[in-house]
Amino acid sequence: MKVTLREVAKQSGLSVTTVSRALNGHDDVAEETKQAVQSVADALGYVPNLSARRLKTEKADAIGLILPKENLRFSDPFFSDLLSGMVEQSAEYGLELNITTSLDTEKIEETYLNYIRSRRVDGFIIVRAQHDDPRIRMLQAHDFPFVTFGHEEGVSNYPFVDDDSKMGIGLVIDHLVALGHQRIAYITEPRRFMKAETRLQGFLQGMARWGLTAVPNLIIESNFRQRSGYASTQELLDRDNPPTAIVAANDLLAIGAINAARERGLTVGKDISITGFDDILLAEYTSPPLTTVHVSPHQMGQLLCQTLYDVMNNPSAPPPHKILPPTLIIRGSTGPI
Amino acid sequence: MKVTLREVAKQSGLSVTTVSRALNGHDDVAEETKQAVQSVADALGYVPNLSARRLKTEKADAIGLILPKENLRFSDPFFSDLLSGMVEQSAEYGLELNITTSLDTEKIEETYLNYIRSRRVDGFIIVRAQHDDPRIRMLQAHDFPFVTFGHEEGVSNYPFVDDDSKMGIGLVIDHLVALGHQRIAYITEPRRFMKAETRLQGFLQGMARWGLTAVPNLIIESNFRQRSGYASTQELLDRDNPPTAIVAANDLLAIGAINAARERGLTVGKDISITGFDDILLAEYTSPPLTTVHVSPHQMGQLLCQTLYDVMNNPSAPPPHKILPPTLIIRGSTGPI
DNA sequence: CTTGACATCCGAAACGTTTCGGATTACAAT
DNA sequence: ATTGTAATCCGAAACGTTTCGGATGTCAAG
Repeated sequence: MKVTLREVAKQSGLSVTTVSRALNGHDDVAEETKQAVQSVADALGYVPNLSARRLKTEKADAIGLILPKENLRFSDPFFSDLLSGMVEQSAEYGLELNITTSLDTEKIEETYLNYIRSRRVDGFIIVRAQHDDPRIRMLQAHDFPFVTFGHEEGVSNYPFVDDDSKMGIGLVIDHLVALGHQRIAYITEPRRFMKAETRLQGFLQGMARWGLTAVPNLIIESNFRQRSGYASTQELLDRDNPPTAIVAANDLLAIGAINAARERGLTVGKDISITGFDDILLAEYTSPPLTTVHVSPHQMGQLLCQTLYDVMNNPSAPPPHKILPPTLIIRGSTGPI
Repeated sequence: MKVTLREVAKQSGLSVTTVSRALNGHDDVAEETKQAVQSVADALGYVPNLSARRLKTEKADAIGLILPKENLRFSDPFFSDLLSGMVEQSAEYGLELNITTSLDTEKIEETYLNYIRSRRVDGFIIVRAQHDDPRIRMLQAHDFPFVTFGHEEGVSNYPFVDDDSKMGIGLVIDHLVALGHQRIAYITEPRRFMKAETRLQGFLQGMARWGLTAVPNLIIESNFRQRSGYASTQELLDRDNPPTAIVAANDLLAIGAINAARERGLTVGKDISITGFDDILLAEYTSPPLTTVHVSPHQMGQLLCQTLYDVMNNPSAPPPHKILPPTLIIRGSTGPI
């Protein structure tokens, strides 16, 4: 039932060596022999045993995605799209994508190390990269290929892919300022995450560009989820001098914000403006629909995979950096003051 | 740099055989030897080379998830959660989860066959199972372990996991009937998909239970996405005798339906009732919030993985079937007639 | 007729495991 | 003293591939 190289060799009256070289397209085998071998292989339904090949070539032709267990549980609408991009692109390259989670949250690096040592994969995609991320330090120390989603300003000694969040938030600020807003609040994701910090910096710089002061107590750090955006917004609206606009670092936070505002009897888009970031599917269907920044997670996923591929094939090249520009999507949640 | 079994053997003054058996916990090696070996292995950072092990044992300790390319592109909010369950559970079992897509839509079975022959995985999870699915036929013909998400009534010769959609839709009908609705329309997903057909049957049986007739031209087949629900609802509302309630086979369709109804000036939850299925994150945040059926995709994902694991470890047992009961979530999109 | 160059092929080793079938020792039972 | 048993250990083969270092044959050039 199982058909190996030896079987193909026997059937075609050639040696295993020649059959192997024929199927792999080496040039020291005659063209007609190649074809003969190929047709025997096809007829027998020969497919190389991956483990044997990997053992010999010391390449896994696979990339790993290790997800922290805590973000596993809740469904990140952005993530499924990001993943689809990775899946598509890795299939394109003939790379296996294997996804797992670290069972013990404490031992994430150990999981990575295990993957490296067992030679399961030959590269990693790192999501939710954090400031001074131990995973990055570890992989760099082992000279193991990887690419991160997200980056830190001024740090360029590893490969990354990111959306241009700073620009995105800048567009939001420009839009709000054009509508007459001045007291603008900002709800940030936990600042230890690279992407959160980048967006926050985008906010600060955007405000500065218009000569506006970013009031410290109108900047509030929260979680990733809508519940957290809800709570933060309540806090903001309780301030003595509440904001006329709230910029949220992602769409889920913005949705929580909208709910909090509506609960207070405010008409979003009129009494207060609220914006998001990511343009998840949901954004179009909230009420009012959310003004937000559109990025293409699918494309990001592809790009992550492509970049990792390049790194794996040319480890000594300077680390590539890819930053995609987003676009502003204006919907009903913002309006003139 | 690379540390193999031989290295551990040398360091501990034992044979490769013994070291292997010690680390794998066989009982023909002395307890103290085991510990000695283990500590040498730990000290050296030994991790078995997976390819070598796989080659020898003829097991991949991996499961495959091959996604049709066409559902890859759009972000299915349900899917990311389903996946998280699989990731978690497969990690728990020490199984590698590898995800790919068939590049050529025509050749899906070929992709499966390749995976089988290259011994990449030792089982598959099949999503979006269809009526008379060629993938199922193929895998059965090869006696290769798999489990499907979704099932067909009366077919029980393969393992599956499903939510009890029939019951779910039944709950919806009961709810609507209690509110006084009689002319109830149904928007189905493409009927070739098992899950779509099950839900449609749930609708028909639910109606019959109350002695109501399911009017044929109030049953309309659409796609999976909100745009399609939107169009279908327009059609339904154009009928001579339009429905007072619309049951959609999933939440995205329901969201499209809500939009179409609102566009006609109807107040959803008052002039017309609309329900969904799945209880995706979005459902809580539409306006009005969506009455829908809650299932737990994460749990489904886990269950799929568990079931496959059982099948792989006991291929000759009768195929297991797991059906999880859902619950009705009543929100604002439904109201008395 | 020799030589060299080229095209084409192949034997054997190696990658790192697991496992079959013993080998060795210690010791109790005969 | 012999045998049997149990507890430990180990040598060597095998899994299926790739590749190094040739081997063989052909043929044109000298």
